[in-house]
Amino acid sequence: MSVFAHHTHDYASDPDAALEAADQHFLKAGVRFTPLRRRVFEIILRAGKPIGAYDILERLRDHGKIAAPISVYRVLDFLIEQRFVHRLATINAYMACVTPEDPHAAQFLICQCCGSVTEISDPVMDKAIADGAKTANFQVSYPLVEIMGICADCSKAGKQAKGCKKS
Amino acid sequence: MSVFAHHTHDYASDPDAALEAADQHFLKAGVRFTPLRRRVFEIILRAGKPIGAYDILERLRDHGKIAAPISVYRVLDFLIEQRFVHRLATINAYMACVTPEDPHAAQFLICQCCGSVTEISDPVMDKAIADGAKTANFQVSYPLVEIMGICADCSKAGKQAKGCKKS
DNA sequence: GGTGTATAGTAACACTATAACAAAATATGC
DNA sequence: GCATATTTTGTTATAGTGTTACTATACACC
Ligand SMILES: [Zn+2]
Ligand SMILES: [Zn+2]
Ligand SMILES: [Zn+2]
Ligand SMILES: [Zn+2]
Repeated sequence: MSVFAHHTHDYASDPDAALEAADQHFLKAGVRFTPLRRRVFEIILRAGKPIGAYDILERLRDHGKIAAPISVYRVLDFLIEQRFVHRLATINAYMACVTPEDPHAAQFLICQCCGSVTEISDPVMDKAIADGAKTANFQVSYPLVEIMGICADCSKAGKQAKGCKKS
Repeated sequence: MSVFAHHTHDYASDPDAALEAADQHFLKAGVRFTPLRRRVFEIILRAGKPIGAYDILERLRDHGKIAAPISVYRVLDFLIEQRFVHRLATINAYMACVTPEDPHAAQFLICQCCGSVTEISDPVMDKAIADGAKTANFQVSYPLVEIMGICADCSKAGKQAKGCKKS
């Protein structure tokens, strides 16, 4: 058995369900899930992979909305704070959390070949970080783990030998 | 006893020694440690904390050198490849490695209060990441661990309550 | 309805990083 | 030494990422 948490509801793979779940969540929580916030979250969900802030901006504009970068960043801040979106510092991109309702530290496996990113939640890593920080008397607020490499698919296909075009 | 590797030669705290060690290393390795590369490395060492690419640029110019951003980034690429410098993706900054001669995966404790960064090398974290990746059939090329939080000094001083000005 | 707060719009700007090509410095083979 | 290939650096322009400051609007609360 894997050490990874497995999720029965992988919202990221079903944008409509994820959106509805978000609607319910914010309604219950008494937090305003405004049209702009909902639209940005939908764009991130439908992207299917990490998406950059300016790509989000572009897609907002495709839908007739006139928007500036700041609008996107403000919404991103909101969604990250609400734990519905993760930021990937390594590639300056944003992706939907697979289990937003469940507070968690996450780790990301970022494929340098196909650009896919897998979110995992490994308690062993969590504990290693917590212990390491404690030894240094360091008070953790956010542990960022982004593991660059080649995903199983690309490794199997031998794509990385052919030049690894990001798609 | 700590799980962390302890370094008898903490080069980062003695820029002159670190520079001389680098001279020796590159001479032995037959790699060109040009004046520009040496100067940039010295700037990073003397900064004492992580420094941005454009701050490096500015300090180069202070010393009469006319330089463009690309020059700095090229040297940074070189120094990172040679493992003498680490890049901190979270804060877009660069810092000298404390043990460049010893190939290692590193983790960074980044204080959001004072901006200090501590490089640690925790084999438990290394193993956790290696195991986690293996479970996912993910071939790791570079594991990035940047832990944001409050350092021991700031925590003790209670600075984080007062607003955490980065110095 | 009036008032305060949260959200979004508008415009300008700051910061981070790279591309393309030319020049100079260095290494290599003769 | 000298010609040649390679590496490093310079020059100029541009792409990509993120923020500041201020205004306007929408919403919550009384
Ligand atoms: Zn998540
Ligand atoms: Zn892949
Ligand atoms: Zn190091
Ligand atoms: Zn601190």
